[in-house]
Amino acid sequence: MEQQFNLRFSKNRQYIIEILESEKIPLCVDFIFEKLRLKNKSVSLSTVYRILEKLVINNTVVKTIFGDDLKAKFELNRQGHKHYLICTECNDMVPIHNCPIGEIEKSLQENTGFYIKGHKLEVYGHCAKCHG
Amino acid sequence: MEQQFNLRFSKNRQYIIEILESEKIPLCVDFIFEKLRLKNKSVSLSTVYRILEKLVINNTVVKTIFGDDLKAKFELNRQGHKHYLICTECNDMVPIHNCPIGEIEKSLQENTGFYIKGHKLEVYGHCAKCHG
DNA sequence: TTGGTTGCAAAACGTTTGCATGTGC
DNA sequence: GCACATGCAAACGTTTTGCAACCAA
Repeated sequence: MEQQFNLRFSKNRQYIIEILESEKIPLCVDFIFEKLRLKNKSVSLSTVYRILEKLVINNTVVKTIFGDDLKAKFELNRQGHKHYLICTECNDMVPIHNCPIGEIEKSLQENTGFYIKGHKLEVYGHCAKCHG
Repeated sequence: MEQQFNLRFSKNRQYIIEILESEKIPLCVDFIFEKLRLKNKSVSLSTVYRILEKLVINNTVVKTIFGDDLKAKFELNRQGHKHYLICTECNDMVPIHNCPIGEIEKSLQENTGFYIKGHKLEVYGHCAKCHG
């Protein structure tokens, strides 16, 4: 499950992991690219994509598409923090800590014959600020 | 909530709705485009996009992006059928009829101050066929 | 030296848009 | 006739890829 190919040390990969660590929510490639530039650690866009791709295969990073956006977001594969409450006005994302799906998976598995490996849950609404 | 703009009769729109009706799962634009072609009802790709866009605004059709795919899928806005069990091997999609999120939304609303409007749930696994 | 890593430019991909033409009402 | 519907080609934004140079081990 770890390291499906050989990785060499790379400063750029370290920088990107640091950015993903410092932010608590999923980030899009643009944001990471810009953040690197602002830190004077510019990395080419294709390299950002390539690094993220490997980290995803590696299981270090999780790639998700939220809503019907057409761009991917990336976050560290931490424990918990897998679901988000998303404000459709300001796009603020708040982690949902309790995951209520585990029990449901069990009954689904029995009813459908599927061997269930995971799930994705997003909840949408207006945050307190935007809900005037 | 209905008909946010004037729609005129259009054969192409009818054909697309028929295809969405006959299939029980979300379809991508390619599939719809190809299906039309095979029925000798060819419609240009941009027209397919434009028709679907209007049907989405109209609330006749729901647009979703599943997993970390980079293309949208469309399905009729039927009652229920909002969640899917997806086989990560063969991409088979099975509707989940019970929606267990309603109750959770209530407590989330209280805890977060969010005014909750909806949610998205997908469950991933291997279907019986693919789970050898 | 070997093979992963990078930058650049170009291509690929899904989607959107401008414009001229066609068509329902 | 007006406004929506359509086809075509071009543009767009995101992501991927080919290639040559670079660098960790």
